[in-house]
Amino acid sequence: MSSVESRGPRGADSRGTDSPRVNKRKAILDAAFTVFARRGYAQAGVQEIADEAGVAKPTVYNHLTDKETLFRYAVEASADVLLAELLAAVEHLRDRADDQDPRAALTELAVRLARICCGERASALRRLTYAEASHFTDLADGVQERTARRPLAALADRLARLSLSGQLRPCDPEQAAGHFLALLTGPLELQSRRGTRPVPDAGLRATAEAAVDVFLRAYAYGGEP
Amino acid sequence: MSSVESRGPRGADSRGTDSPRVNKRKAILDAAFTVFARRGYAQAGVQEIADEAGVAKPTVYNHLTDKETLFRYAVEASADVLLAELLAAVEHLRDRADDQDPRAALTELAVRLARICCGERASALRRLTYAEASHFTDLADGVQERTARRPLAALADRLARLSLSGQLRPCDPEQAAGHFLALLTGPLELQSRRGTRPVPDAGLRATAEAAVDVFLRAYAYGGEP
Amino acid sequence: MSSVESRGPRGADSRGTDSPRVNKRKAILDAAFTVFARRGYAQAGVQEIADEAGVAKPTVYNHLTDKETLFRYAVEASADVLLAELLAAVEHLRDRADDQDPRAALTELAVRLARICCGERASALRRLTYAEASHFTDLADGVQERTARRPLAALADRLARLSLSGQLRPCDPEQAAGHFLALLTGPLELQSRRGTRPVPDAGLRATAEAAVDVFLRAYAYGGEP
Amino acid sequence: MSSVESRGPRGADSRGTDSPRVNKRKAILDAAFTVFARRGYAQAGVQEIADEAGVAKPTVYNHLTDKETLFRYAVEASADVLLAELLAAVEHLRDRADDQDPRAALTELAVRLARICCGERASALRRLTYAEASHFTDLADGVQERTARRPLAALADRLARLSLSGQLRPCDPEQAAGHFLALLTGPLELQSRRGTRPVPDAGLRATAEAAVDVFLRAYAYGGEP
DNA sequence: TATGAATGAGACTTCATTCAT
DNA sequence: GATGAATGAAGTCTCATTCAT
Repeated sequence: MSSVESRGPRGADSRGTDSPRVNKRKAILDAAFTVFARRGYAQAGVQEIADEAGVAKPTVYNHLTDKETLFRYAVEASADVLLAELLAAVEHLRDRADDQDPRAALTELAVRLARICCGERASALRRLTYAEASHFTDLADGVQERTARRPLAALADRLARLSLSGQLRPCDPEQAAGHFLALLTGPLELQSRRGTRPVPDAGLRATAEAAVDVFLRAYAYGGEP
Repeated sequence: MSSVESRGPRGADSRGTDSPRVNKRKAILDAAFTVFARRGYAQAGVQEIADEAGVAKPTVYNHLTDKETLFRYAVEASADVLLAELLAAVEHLRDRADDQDPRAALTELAVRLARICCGERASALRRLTYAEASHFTDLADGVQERTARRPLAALADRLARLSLSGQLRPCDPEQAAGHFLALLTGPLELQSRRGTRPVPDAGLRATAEAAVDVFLRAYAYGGEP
Repeated sequence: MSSVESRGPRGADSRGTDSPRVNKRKAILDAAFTVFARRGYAQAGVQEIADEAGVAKPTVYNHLTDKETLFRYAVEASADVLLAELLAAVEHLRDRADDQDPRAALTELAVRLARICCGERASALRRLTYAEASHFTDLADGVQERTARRPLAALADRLARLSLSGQLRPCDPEQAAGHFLALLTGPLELQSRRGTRPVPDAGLRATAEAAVDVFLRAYAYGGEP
Repeated sequence: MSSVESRGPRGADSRGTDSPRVNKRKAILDAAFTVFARRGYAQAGVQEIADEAGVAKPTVYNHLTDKETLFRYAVEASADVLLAELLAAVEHLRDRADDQDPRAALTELAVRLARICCGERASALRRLTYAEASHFTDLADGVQERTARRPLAALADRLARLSLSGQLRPCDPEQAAGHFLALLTGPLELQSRRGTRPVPDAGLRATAEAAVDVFLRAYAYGGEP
């Protein structure tokens, strides 16, 4: 879970961008996300976070003023990572823009997305932001922006190209993207019981294929077989 | 806000069995759901619940042992109500089983469902169960059962009939129902910002129509226009 | 130090004015004053106060919202007691209004006042209000009102009578009272090292007599011997 | 507010040769006094003192071991300054030793003293030492020595001269000095509300004149008009 | 039965103080 | 010598829960 390579205090780091200060901050944010994910916002104790990060409690407060601040930054950092993963997955579509039949490419995309959405991070993020949606409205909005709206927009771009190139029928690309993602993630939430259970790779693939199948029936030209 | 049909104090209900004891219990559960929905599980105080219910704190403990128990019963009661509403909406389909074209009926269903899903109760329930999914696994499962799986199964029944009667192509009705619901609720979550913002009736209807349109393109016979 | 007769919980009290609730509150306020006097405002811990009062920490918070509130009420209660003592001492002068020579009466008064001013309560109150004069301005003002201004006014009344009856020369009675008290308490502060050391009864009496002597030399008619 | 000539620990530097080391120490002590005066001992933070002095926190610890040590030195330095001011005021009397009537000289002295006693430094010092009288007994004693006993002794010297030269009646000069100061400062404490409010110059002068008047009535030969 | 009052445990936060640079 | 960063200890306050009426 904890992802940051916290080299010792004065760490001579490989790529040179991290100061030890920044490293410790990242370690704390990572630990915080882990603990918040485990317990929820209110039940998580700052002590537990400090322990998880391997620092003393006041150190946490030195780097991040508040429990609230801690939460915000931890969640946002995680959302950023997720956003990057999602965008990367969508970008793969670009490389396969000239396949004659988009089914294979879309299926690959769907599987990638499914894996991300069922992952630890995405599940935790979903739980946390649903939970605190009313108290941290802006935060929840920001996360939805990064984990849903922007990936959706990126996908819409790709679909618009497919539409232009005649591989999909003319349509509102935003809406199409929304439907694509809904067809994929909706059933996944059911299978994973809201991220509570792991989804076996087979089920994941089956869901992805079914989603793509319906999507293409609705959005491909003649209404495919 | 107050939801569970709290008939007046000594309420003359259909079958007439309510003792004042039972009434007070309902009042407490209602208050509990309201407060939990407002604050989340951990942030909700038993005192606040007692105040909302108009009783003293120990009275709450007299009726429901624990804060945890209180939560479970409150959530389950609310899930039961939601289940009833959802099933009722699905049942309406039955009455229109012999329309030649299912579009109108499905659209009506979609709109009904959308209204329910965007309502206070459904949003609150979603927030609460996502939040506590890891701590109250069984509870979360039970809620998903009632707010998703069973309505889905009921819808699958209807779709199966439509398929048999030739209004839909042959398909796995469970899967079709899953897709139908996903196409509807996925975009709604985006619009309502996870239930944080109200969705205007127009947007709600547009979303429903788009969902039905895609659904029919994919599941109707020839691939409709 | 602790003065409240905390009869058991349901205590059937002699004079009937105290509810058990009120009793516990008094016990807490007494304990608070004791501890604040011992440690000062900031160094005093609520835990220590609770222990001194023989209750649990939250009970303290149940009765008195804050540490600050606790402080205010404790100090004010103590100031009230002190005010009563001081006024009582001044009232004694009334009974001796027709002595021909006021020296004896004034000396008795001076001794009484000196005893009070050197007592535990007065010293503690002086320390506490000096210390927090800048943070609790209003409180400090209220205390000065009760421990200085009002006793001074009462004394001024008495002196005005003496002046009218020809035992003192015509003068501004407020100013005379101020001088009387200053002549008494100024030297006492020096002797008691700001209330840090006990003042033996002899020194106390000597100081009182010297104060009265100077006072009469300045305020009696012919300038006494 | 600014500085105290506390030459460094061992510093017997004859005149003005402050090393930078000594300068920084002075800056810190000054800042400390300012902050302690503002907040009180316990509420004052070492960080705030460091900020006020324009140095980093560890630097404070480098120069002055402890918060306690810091307090002691800061307070003592300030008391030294005050002592010097008070003694200087008293010394002025010497120059007017041969006035026939001491009233003018004493009044001038009283006004000078009143100004000092109502000043920032004196008020702060009074608050701080009253507050911590029980915890820093020795410190409080030292301060009283410098701000009360020694000025009083110096004044007693002067009064003894006046007595010898027949301008005052025979008396115990220490006691007379005590009464003089009490008549002056007692009423001032009332007017300034324990140093909380500024005293206008007129009130200050009136108080001084009243004090001298009473003093002379009591201590001058025939009992003046 | 319903309640006012009491409590034990634990949460967040701050501060004086010390390393390592 | 001066500083940024880290820490152990402690403090205020809140909360779920239980007596005694």
